[in-house]
Amino acid sequence: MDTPEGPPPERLRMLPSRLANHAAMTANRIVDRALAQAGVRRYHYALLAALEEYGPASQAALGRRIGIDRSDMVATVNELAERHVVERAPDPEDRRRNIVTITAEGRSLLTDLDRLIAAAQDEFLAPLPAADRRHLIDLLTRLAEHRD
Amino acid sequence: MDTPEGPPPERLRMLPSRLANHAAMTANRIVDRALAQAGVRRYHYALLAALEEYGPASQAALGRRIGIDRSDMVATVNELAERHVVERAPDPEDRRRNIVTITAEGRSLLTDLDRLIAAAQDEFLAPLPAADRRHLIDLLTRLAEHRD
DNA sequence: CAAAGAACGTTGGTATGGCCAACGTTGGCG
DNA sequence: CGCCAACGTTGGCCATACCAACGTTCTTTG
Repeated sequence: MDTPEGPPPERLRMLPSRLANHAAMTANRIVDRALAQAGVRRYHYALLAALEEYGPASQAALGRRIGIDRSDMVATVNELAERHVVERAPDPEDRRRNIVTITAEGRSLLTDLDRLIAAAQDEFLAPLPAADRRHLIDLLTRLAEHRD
Repeated sequence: MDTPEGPPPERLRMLPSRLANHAAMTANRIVDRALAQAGVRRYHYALLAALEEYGPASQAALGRRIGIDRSDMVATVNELAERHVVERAPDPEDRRRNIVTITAEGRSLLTDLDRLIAAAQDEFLAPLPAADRRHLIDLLTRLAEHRD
């Protein structure tokens, strides 16, 4: 994109929806760059985190848990399996399912990713002092919860 | 996407970057639905708002102003010109440029869009009491400003 | 003043993310 | 048994965001 030429219109600048988008885009840029240091994308982190927290599960169950489509889950598991951070095995009790399991190597990777993610969050919130960071998180959390 | 099956992993749920994304996605859904009532998308609103605020300008200048690529601007102006809410005319003083001007009909549409957008913002922030809305806007604004 | 470079609008293409449809396989249930 | 649902997989679609190239027109500079 070209370099900006003056500020965006006043009408747009102050819109809460625009502010939320700006924050999200900033956060995504920072988080994606952090995860890229470990060669993964957001889907990979989400999948590893879900496996660590809830244990082995089928692809479909994992997808519902973290909001990934079944079709996209195939590629995500493929990529993680190639790196030997997860294992995909048919479920003997239900041969429709693949049980996905995190490996020791996967847990090690997840530890690294946790650190990268934490640093990214700090970078994202860096412009705000600690008290305001907490307040922002609280407000966004309430916004999210009162929606569902 | 399938219906969720339990909450997302704890690691993810509380991440500021995730909260910002959730807020932005909610806001986009609400705003897009509101604008769709008038048959426009966000690009159209941004372009009309820029024209109203800064007056006629070339496509490239408008694009730099609101962050739209030159190539995407072509389609955006096409669509608005078909609805007769903007006019595209060659610049007599620089025949490389097209000068885009908002029409009376365009100003009328923009007034409607302003109302729709305002209602969408209210809906977006509805879960929060007024004081918290102001606080959230303030925090997000500071986050955006201290970045640039 | 001529030549080189930059800006413009336009076309066409690429990459990405999210989503949907269809299929064969397998399991649940009447 | 017969039907329907869930699963994994493939393949595709659509929207957004970019980028590259081109011919035209202006600007700069040698």
